Amino acid sequence: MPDSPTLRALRRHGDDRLFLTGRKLREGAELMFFAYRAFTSDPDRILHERGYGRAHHRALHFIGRRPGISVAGLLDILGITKQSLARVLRPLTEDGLVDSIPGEKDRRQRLLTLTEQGRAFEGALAEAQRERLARAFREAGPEAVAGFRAVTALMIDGDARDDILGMVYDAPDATE
Amino acid sequence: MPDSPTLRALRRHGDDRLFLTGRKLREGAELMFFAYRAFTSDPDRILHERGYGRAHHRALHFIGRRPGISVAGLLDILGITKQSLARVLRPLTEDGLVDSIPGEKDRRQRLLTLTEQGRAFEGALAEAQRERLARAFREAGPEAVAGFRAVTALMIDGDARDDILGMVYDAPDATE
DNA sequence: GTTTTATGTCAACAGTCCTGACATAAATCG
DNA sequence: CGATTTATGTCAGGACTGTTGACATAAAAC
Repeated sequence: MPDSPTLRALRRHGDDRLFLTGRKLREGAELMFFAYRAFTSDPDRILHERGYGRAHHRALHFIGRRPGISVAGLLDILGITKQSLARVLRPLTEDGLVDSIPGEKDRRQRLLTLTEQGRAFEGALAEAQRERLARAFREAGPEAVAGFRAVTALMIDGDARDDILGMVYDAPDATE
Repeated sequence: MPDSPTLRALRRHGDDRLFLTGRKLREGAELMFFAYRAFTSDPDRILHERGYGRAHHRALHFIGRRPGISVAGLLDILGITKQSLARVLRPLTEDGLVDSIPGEKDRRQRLLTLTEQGRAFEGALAEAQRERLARAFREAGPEAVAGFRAVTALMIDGDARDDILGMVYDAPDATE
């Protein structure tokens, strides 16, 4: 009997046909919950010491990643209201971590950047988070990391996916 | 020149040696952020309609998963204070979604279960979340799912990992 | 019989998000 | 130029989730 594509696929994947069972999906959901909680725990500690919360981290992260981003641009990424962002941005600005300058073309815009101090703090937060991620990536290996990236990317809504992935992958990275 | 294991690995993995660069780690962190936001968005909508929040979902989920769990056991899993849990559990009990009976051995304990109505509601929430997860799993394929599971599991603290993974993988599953 | 344990509850506060309403300055349109 | 739209700010109020601290009760354990 010839080797059918189905047979070959089965041999290759083992019992992988079961990867869509209710059980696996429930396990996947629980892994998301526990992994995300662990993922945020390290920076959360540092933030709390300085009187900030997770929202401040997100703002610092995306401003650091896209220096000169407008308030509207940041709102778009974060998916929150301007009132919520304002409450986060005000202390960060007052504490000298974030700087805003009027746009050249459009002087209504406030283009946001991190100050030297802001870069240092954001770096410390990123470092804490990266250690955990690096450990997980290293121990899981490159193929697992590729799988992780594929699955997480596909979890994002189809509509927004291209925009988000474009931002995740295409922006400049000063560290390299 | 013979095909060295390294060469074969490189051909297979492409530039996978770079999977631990700062850039990849930052991308991984952003994927976690966006994926988790998407991951919670579907049940969040349903919960909001009924006047509940994400915390109610988590309680319903883990009670449904471990029927007869004690309050202390649930607190352990959720990692919150009893006051926080009480605020979530009270409306769920009043609304007839959660039932609690005194433990047989230890009558101080309140062993929590879902009522018929609670199971129905939890099922609806799970269904909404599972659809997204199933789509991502299906489109990414079994190998990617294995990688996703490995990476997320390894993100959990070493101390708590065994306990958590034991719970994620070993508990009974009524749906199968 | 005293102490510990499992749980409940009241109070106060912090952080993050929301909606609604109104204000200002700059760009843009007609 | 005047009217409108856009980018942003801000005040007010409310909801959800988490915290700490303090105190209460009933049952188990020593």
